[in-house]
Amino acid sequence: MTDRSYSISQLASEFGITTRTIRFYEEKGLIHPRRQGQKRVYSAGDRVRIKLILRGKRIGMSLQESVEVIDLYDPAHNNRSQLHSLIHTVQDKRERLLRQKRDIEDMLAGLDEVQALCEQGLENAD
Amino acid sequence: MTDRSYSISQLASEFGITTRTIRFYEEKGLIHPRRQGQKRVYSAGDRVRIKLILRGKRIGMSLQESVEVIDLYDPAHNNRSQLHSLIHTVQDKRERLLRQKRDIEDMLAGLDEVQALCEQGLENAD
DNA sequence: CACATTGTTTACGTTAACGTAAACGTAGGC
DNA sequence: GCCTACGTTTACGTTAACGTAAACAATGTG
Repeated sequence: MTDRSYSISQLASEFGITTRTIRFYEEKGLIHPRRQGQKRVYSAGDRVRIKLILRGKRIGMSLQESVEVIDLYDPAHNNRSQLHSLIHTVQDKRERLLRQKRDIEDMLAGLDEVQALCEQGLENAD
Repeated sequence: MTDRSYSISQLASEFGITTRTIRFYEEKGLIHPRRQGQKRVYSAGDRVRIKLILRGKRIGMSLQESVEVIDLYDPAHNNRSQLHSLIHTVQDKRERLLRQKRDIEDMLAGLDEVQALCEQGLENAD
């Protein structure tokens, strides 16, 4: 079920990006699809990585920063020697995300006001 | 109280950006400080604009998009002829912000898991 | 007065994240 | 056998958002 595989154009159309973008991500070392002949074949894991990269992008992360976050899940990084620095990294990310969340909530509150003024304006126009 | 004025370097250091950045924003028409002689003098309003631009940047907005949002508050845009399109714009912004908020919450949940694993790892090491 | 600080304009340089295009391979269908 | 769809590599182009540097003005301080 989770061992499905995808072509490059399948993923491109699913995520609304171009094949160029996907190859670019590979060129940057963000994903490592296997090959059948010379064609790229993407696993379910590759697909999730792309999905997470795009999620990172939506909230203003650079590609590098996105993979940094994604790789936090990678057990390879979880050797004891680096557990403390890992926790520190997680804390940093968390703080930044929380500020972003506050920023978004502030902006949403602002939009609420604008909308209220708009609707008030429409009532008066009636 | 709100009629204070600021020099370019004051604002730069307050916001942790360079004077070059502030001049660049002016060059792009994002702010319009007045002049005393040839020196730029920033009002409290200018200062808020910069603050809001930076808030937009933090959540991944382009400079243009930030001012677009900021200018929603501008009464000049609130003429009846455009009230409907204004409401539509507000709705678009809101939806995107809500998705960003979900993205952030998802990512925070992920970080929670990672942190839990870390702490578990540390306990076992003790 | 020298000089350090803070400001100015003008202009070329840089990085990230792709876009665009050329030139070609391969597999399936008529 | 040719076309079409889908894939490949290589490489130059583009845009946003500044950085960096040069060359100069204004202003206060020892």
